[in-house]
Amino acid sequence: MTVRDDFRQEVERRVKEALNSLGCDSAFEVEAPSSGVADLAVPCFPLAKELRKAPQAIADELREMVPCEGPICAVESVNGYLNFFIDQDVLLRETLKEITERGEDYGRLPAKGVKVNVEHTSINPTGPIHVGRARNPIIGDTLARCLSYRGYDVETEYYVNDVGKQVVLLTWGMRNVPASAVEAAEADKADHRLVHYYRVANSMMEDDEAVRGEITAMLQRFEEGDEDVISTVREAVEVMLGGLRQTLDRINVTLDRYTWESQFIADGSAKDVVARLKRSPYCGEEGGAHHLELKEFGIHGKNTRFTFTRRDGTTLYTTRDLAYHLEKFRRADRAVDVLGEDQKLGSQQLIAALEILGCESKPEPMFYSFVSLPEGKMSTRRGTVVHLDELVEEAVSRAYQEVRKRREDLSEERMREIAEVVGVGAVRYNIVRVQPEKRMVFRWEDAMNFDGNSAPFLQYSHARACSILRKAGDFSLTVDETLLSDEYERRLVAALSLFPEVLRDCGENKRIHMLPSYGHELASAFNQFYAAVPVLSSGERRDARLTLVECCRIVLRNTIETLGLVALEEM
RNA sequence: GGGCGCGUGGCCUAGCCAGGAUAUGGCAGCAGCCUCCUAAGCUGCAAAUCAGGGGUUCGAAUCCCCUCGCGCUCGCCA
Repeated sequence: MTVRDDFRQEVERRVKEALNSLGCDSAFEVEAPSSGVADLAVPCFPLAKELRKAPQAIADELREMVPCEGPICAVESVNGYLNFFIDQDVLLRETLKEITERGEDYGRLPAKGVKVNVEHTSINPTGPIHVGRARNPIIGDTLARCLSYRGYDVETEYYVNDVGKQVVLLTWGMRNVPASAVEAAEADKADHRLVHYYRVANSMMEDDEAVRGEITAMLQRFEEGDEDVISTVREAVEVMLGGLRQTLDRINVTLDRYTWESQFIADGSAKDVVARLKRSPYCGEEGGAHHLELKEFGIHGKNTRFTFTRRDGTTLYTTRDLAYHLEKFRRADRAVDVLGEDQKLGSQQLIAALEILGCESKPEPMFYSFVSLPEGKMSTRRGTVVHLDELVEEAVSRAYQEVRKRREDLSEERMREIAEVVGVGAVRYNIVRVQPEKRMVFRWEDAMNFDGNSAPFLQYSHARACSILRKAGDFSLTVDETLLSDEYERRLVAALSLFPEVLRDCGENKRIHMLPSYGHELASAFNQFYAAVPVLSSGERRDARLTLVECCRIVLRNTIETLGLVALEEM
């Protein structure tokens, strides 16, 4: 229980008591005014009718009845609002004590014993990751970090699509496309190299009937469970995936588990799902193909059918996805799926079908809109794609120029290290800072932003704090509110105390875009403090101020790391 | 056509779920600040019919309805 939670409870309790003694037991709101006129406020307008008094009169009356005790240090009545102020001394003492004692665990909750699986990325392994889909790993990884902080036992997972025409085509291409037909096949990264085979195979299939025949035959053998074909496809996908993993590693995203779609064909569980669904009263059949009629499950549109077998009885992607989710729920209490907005209907159908199967858990989908270019959608065919590798490379080289400009004193190696972390950070930050469901248009100048609301801003503030502490040498941790009376210091403490509740919002409500926002607010408060208040030359206040700087360093680092970025000690 | 989502200063964005007091920040622009702890910073100025209309309410960016614009979707693809 933080001081802020305590404060809110106290306000609720006191107002309730006061209203009861006036013979009123209606509910009331406690809000945090955005304008900063108070720490918490109770609007008295809704009470006017029942108490038959003007809101201002009610606020005046309540003000006299509510004592200033504990964390409440002042109560005011303004414009029909009852305004409450938190005791700054208590806030400062408790917050700094908590941070210095808990360090990197400040804001972290004890283990809840709840397993949460976060499935993200799961990009079709037919080519490199492009920025249109780059939100997926970044959102998923950030959410996983937030959930861990909240005490969940988190496992991240990539569901690898190694079934179907696309991957068969890739595999065929790798074996049959002559090297001479492939431009730049010597690209060193597997995904960039292999995508050429995939593209050439695609056009060969379109133009050549014989090729089309070969692919169809291969696909058929795959469906029949031909082990040779299945393992060949899987090998091809493994190679491609190696390239994707390099990209993910570079942006600090690692997945705990890779689950292969073919598994659900091999172990018979997809067939099992088919058998169970066929017994459902919602099941229908047309020409041998089976479907569920989902009109009653809130599915709208022309076609409310969810087909789960083909005419020939083979399973579909969605059937395998059902088997996959049933399996996931055997090993996790909750399953979060980070999905592109094109999966909305599919996800709704999946949830309905799981209900029909009697599954008691529901996956929690989290959708993001695709990133597009100013001239429209990214398209591999039109060649209008920006790859994530390209974006990161560009950001890192921009960052390198910036470090070089400012820090001639650093070694070449150190400059490279800093540039890497700053460039990658800028890319991740610019993607998480906006609400996932909001559409993003990719512009190099925005993606390369190193000023203001950006990762380097947070990293820079952290480096500044580290620099002060480095120069200070030894000091004794001093939490003393009488030595930190400046308004900049108070604002900074207020920002520090917000961290736990911001994480709560990010984790429990999956509103991860609030974390960059908070980071910026905190770093900004620190930079203002830095500009206005001397630390190293502040006489008797020195230890207290160094303690405050130390607390900032800790919370900035916690924020930066929860965002999946690296907190630099110099830059 | 149906469903879902989005529309906030020139540009990007928070607030919308749980309606409240002068709408949050950033970029770009303009004017300042390095004899002091990193100027990737700080200070100030300027800039918004919260897409449009109607409704509910003491009160609407926020809730409801309609309209417009944009995105996604409506496969025996994955």
